[in-house]
Amino acid sequence: MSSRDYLGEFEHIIVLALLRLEDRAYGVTVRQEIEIRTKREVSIGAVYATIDRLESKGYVKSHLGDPTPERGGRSKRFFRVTAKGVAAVNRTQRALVSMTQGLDLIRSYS
Amino acid sequence: MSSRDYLGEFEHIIVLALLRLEDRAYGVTVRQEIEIRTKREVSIGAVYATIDRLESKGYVKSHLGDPTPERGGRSKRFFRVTAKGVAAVNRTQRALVSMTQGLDLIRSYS
DNA sequence: AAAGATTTATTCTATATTGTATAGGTAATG
DNA sequence: CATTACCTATACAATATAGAATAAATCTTT
Repeated sequence: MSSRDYLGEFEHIIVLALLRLEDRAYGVTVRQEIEIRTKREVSIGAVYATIDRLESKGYVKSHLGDPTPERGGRSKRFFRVTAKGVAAVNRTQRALVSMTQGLDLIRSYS
Repeated sequence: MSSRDYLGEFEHIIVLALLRLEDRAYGVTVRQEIEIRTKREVSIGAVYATIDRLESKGYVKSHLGDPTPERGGRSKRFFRVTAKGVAAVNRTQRALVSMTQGLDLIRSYS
């Protein structure tokens, strides 16, 4: 396993967003989820570029949905995290947790 | 606050290592601490390059120690995290925590 | 005590990967 | 055909990473 098997900072955030959103994850909702939960501004291009990279690593799969009957309701590209992707988040989080153990930073991080 | 106020993945790990090591933090121990706790192989060049970047952002300060009376005991460059650096880790961790809330990944991450 | 070998440590340099924004394109409906 | 929601392309900046080169000590040997 190479060092590069750890998720980058933004990749990490994106994967977590996908996991939370489950079957509702597509470009717009991913961006929203991140902005709402972290207050961080995210450009839509950054979201897609990052997801594309995750997909090319096999951490994410995508499929095209059906168009929806609303103005501009073109079909969405839905994303889901693969088992390999879940393994990568776990690996990344495990490393952080092990480095954090015993430090008193913010409470919610055990 | 710009997006870039979040620590990168490896920057994050490095800062945590510095915090753990307190006044014993210098190149070699930082590398060791990370390798031991995360089982991740780290090149020494990566450590210094990253710390330099953190220093230029004001997240870390360094000072030169005295030589020690052992073979090859040239003086070490010791590092410590600044208040600004602590704020940055907290910001970074807070974002991750908020994205992780409610997901069941690894247990130790609350 | 000086030269060279050895050890611990840091710096330099080069490259790959990740992060980020913007502009432009596509497929729906009104 | 105007508008809306969504996606793609592209370019550039920042971060990650390795490896070789350099530096500053001590040790060994003569």
